[in-house]
Amino acid sequence: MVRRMNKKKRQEKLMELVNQQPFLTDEELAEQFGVSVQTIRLDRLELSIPEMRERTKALAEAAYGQLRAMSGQELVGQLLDVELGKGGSSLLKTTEEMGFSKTKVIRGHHIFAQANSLAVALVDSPVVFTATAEIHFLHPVYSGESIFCQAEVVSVNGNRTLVEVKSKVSGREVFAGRFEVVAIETWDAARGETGNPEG
Amino acid sequence: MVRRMNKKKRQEKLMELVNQQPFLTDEELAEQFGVSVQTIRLDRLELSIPEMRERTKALAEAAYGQLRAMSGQELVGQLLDVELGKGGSSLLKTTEEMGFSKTKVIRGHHIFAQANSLAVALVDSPVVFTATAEIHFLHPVYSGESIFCQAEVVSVNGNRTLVEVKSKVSGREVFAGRFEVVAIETWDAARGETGNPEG
DNA sequence: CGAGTTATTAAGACCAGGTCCTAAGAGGAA
DNA sequence: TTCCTCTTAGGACCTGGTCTTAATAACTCG
Repeated sequence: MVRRMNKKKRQEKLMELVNQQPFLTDEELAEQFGVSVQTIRLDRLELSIPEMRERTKALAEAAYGQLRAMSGQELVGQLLDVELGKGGSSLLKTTEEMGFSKTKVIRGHHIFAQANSLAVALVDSPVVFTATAEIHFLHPVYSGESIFCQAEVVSVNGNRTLVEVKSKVSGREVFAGRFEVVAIETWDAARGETGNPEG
Repeated sequence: MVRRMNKKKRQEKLMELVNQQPFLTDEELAEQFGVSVQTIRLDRLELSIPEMRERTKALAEAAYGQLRAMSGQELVGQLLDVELGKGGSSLLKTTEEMGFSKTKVIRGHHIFAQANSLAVALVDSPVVFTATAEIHFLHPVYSGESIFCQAEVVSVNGNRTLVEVKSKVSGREVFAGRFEVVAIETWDAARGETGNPEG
């Protein structure tokens, strides 16, 4: 940033940079563009870019809210027997609305959602999401039937947990899957590493 | 919080509350527990809970980094023809490593990943993720075959984009899916609504 | 060229939400 | 009662701003 940019160009670049690196302070931005902190602040005002801490908060809230909402709405089926980090099961009683009106076959989405919901529930963290999934729909399920879903934690690698899931209807396997669940690290986890002040 | 809690109990509750609501200030926490701000700060120090702004930043960075990493690693296949908000296609040349060693059948995970990758690529936002997916594996794919994947944006509802995806090998449909892609809102989007200072 | 306008810079008061330090008061146990 | 722990209060200082005033530099136009 040796040469001076005109205002319009600088503001375009500023918007790009802040989108890519939302955690930069005004001082850091000023250094990047070779202008004063005050100029950056005027630019931000004109472009309606919030301050660093507001940006951070907006991102955190959006991410936290979305992921929580996602986790919340992914709670499909009744959890029966959950042992964090090991395994568990859940039961989903299917209804007419879950199926195609003509064939009564349950939409795969619901079967997937139950399995995913259970997989996610096995990970002990407030904020988690499914990164990848390997899925096999083996037999159709008809509305009115109950899906019994079992999951087992296969491996844990850092903040990634691999969970194998099998869904059955009357003992017959209708779905099998493998979910990789990612936990977003929080300070709770960090506490575990720095030792427990009491106990 | 009318009655006073002993220190141990209060610290347990504090940890829980901060995990559930990471954006509360020390003052707000002090009000919740009926103690002084200073006491909350001492508690936080003992429990190694960072201050509100640090917590926010940690969440934002973790979420931002994880989601970006996830989006990055979900780029499977070569994007051929992407029109943001409308549709596009991609090509995945399968290899031996993607399949089961005995049958040469490609693992569903890779097919899913290509489709998901393309769906996500159609949404114009730096931070996106797939909230839900409805998936149908129709025919096996064998290693060495090339998967041609096409996607089309069906509808947009706020920050949620519904994308339909079809994958083919030599003209035969091998996979079909419906992905709901969620975009995490940023201030860039907010600028679009507040008007452009310079046209 | 000069006048007017825009852009940039600087300085200061004040804010929010802390960290760090010192010290006094309250409460409980031996 | 003494001793210890916990709680509270106050102050200095920090970071990263917002808001205001004002001076200077650069640019545009007649």
